[in-house]
Amino acid sequence: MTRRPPVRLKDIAKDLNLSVVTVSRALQNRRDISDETRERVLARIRELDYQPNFAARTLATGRTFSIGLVVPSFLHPFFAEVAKGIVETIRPRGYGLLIACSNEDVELEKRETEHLLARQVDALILASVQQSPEFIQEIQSRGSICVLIDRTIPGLRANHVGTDDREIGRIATLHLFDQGCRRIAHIRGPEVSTALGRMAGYRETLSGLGLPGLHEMVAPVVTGDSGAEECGHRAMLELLRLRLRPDGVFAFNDAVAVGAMRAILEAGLRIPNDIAVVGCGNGRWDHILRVPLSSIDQCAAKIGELAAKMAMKLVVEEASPSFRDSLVPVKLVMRESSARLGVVSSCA
Amino acid sequence: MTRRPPVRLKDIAKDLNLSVVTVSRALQNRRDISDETRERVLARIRELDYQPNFAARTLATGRTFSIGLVVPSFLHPFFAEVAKGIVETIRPRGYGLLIACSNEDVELEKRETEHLLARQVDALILASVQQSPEFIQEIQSRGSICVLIDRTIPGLRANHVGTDDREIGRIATLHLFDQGCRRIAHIRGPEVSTALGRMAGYRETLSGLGLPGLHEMVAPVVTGDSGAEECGHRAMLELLRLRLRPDGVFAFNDAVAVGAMRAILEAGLRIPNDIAVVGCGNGRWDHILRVPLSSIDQCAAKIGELAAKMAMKLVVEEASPSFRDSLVPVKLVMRESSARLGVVSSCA
DNA sequence: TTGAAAGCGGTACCAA
DNA sequence: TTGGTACCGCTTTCAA
Repeated sequence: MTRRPPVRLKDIAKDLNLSVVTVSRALQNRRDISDETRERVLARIRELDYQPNFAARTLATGRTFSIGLVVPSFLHPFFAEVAKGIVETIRPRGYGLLIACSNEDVELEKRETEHLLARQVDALILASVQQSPEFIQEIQSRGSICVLIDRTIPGLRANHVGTDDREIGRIATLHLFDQGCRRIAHIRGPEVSTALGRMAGYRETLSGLGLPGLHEMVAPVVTGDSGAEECGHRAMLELLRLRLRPDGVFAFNDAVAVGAMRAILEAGLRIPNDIAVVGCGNGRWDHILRVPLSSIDQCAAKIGELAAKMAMKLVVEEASPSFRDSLVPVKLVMRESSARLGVVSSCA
Repeated sequence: MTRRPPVRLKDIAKDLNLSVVTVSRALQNRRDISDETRERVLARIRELDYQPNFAARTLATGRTFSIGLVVPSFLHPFFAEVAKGIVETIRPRGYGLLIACSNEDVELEKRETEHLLARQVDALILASVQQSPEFIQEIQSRGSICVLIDRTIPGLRANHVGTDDREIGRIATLHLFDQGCRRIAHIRGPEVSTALGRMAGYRETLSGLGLPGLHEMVAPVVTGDSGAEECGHRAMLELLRLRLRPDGVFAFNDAVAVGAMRAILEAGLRIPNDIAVVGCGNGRWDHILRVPLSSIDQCAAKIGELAAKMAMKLVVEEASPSFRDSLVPVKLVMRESSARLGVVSSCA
């Protein structure tokens, strides 16, 4: 337990009869130093396994080489995958990731974000649940770098990386149509950009196909980690009560789809023959569900990767003239829950 | 975008005609300062929404008020839940969480751990995949505080928080027995403490019941995020080839159990009537699988909570005389996959 | 009860 | 190409 004190620049300098400044230069690979000196320094640094002191560096430069991430939930696989994408992108470049959870709570999100900012993260990646733009605008106006992922916020101009939600709605709806469904329902999510986008894509496609605009079921806003499935179940029960029940359902996300499938099976109906189901998210368990669930893959890791790259670029670029937005393409993963024609094209 | 510089102690001091020292004292709630002064300072601090500079504080005190977590995978729900437990425990006390991922790779784990240490985290929480004790010992000998979770490492004395794996094996096996199974098989996991413990509990219980020691299937060491299910599938196929096939299977974890169930169903057998199945982990999807899976809940969030508390206590206590070990109790969540008697006692 | 001064371990500016 | 020096913002020690 001899807590031997860590090596400092000063030690190396003394060691090599150089000044601290010179050693620092060698470390930063700057060119205003002779090759010979640089080599000597680097060699010694490797020998001693020197680790720079992040706190000191931060104090001097204002940079922490860390990025902060705030998500509504850790348990949701989407955000876990996003985190993975971020970490794998930033770690090779020496950045670290500080994480925080808002539990879908607007005020908690603010507090957690402020905390990360107090820790001087170089950039923030937020899967924000704010309803109004003020908070993020406040952060932006302070000059903090911030990239929104997943949802956008009405009335807010901001850097953003997300999925093309309209496209999700389109793909899902069109797929159900292709599988022979003609009464396609949608179980929508809460009043947030992603859910609204998916619904827009659904409506757009329906009217494009000249299909009847089916009564849309509104699943109450989902908070926390559970509840979504229950909402899906309730919504589906309502759909089943329609005079002419749907023969296809596009659900806001997988959890909702799972609840809907349960309702369908409980009603003694068959999936996909009586009612086909498509979800969104392509969770890791979708393929071993009671009925393997067709789903739109949001490529969450890719979102994390792009958000991280955008964040790091913004850090380096100092002032950015305008906001950036980047949409990650999605893909349908077809499984049994929508295979009415007996053909499963893809089986991830 | 006027990046107005953050408020510093100095500003508050000047403001109030005090010295920086006094302001600092007020902030730390020390008693060598008059109540009046303290109040004045605190009031101003609230007004200006002062945020202490973590880097400066770290440089001065050596503490970062952050904890580092290294896990083999973010996508595994177990670790996501552990992370949640940690964050919820440390955040109210002002700590932050830095996360890193080893991808089940021994060398990567070392690098990531060193990186967190270079960032001077006050403590490490490691779900380590090290096979030998050297690396962790090295860290300990440097005086770094570290708490292992989940697996232990043979030959290593260390602080640890985990589940009672023997108990898991016992509960699962006994449960299958209670459900009328008499030829109970086990699909074991890789050569790590958790898997070995579960197998030990299984064997112990079998012999206690005077049941035949059934051939144990060895699922190859699982690496990465996928593969476990495939292993479970293969192992089950072998079990099905036995002259007398099992009527109950306890699988190392849920993913393995899912693969096993697939093999059983593909063979045209019924679950649980022909073969009952119990997994471990109680994943969030277990209840909506093709056959809802009985599983031993490891209470991952609790593990995170206890590990975090242990870590923070060790930080405060400075030198700790001995290592601590804490086992979180587990519980069986019974579902259809093992309900041979038609009674489902619990239905989470 | 208060404050001056000396760090903590780097980086940046300017002079040599 | 090098090094001296002055910070960065906070805490700690010691003296007033």
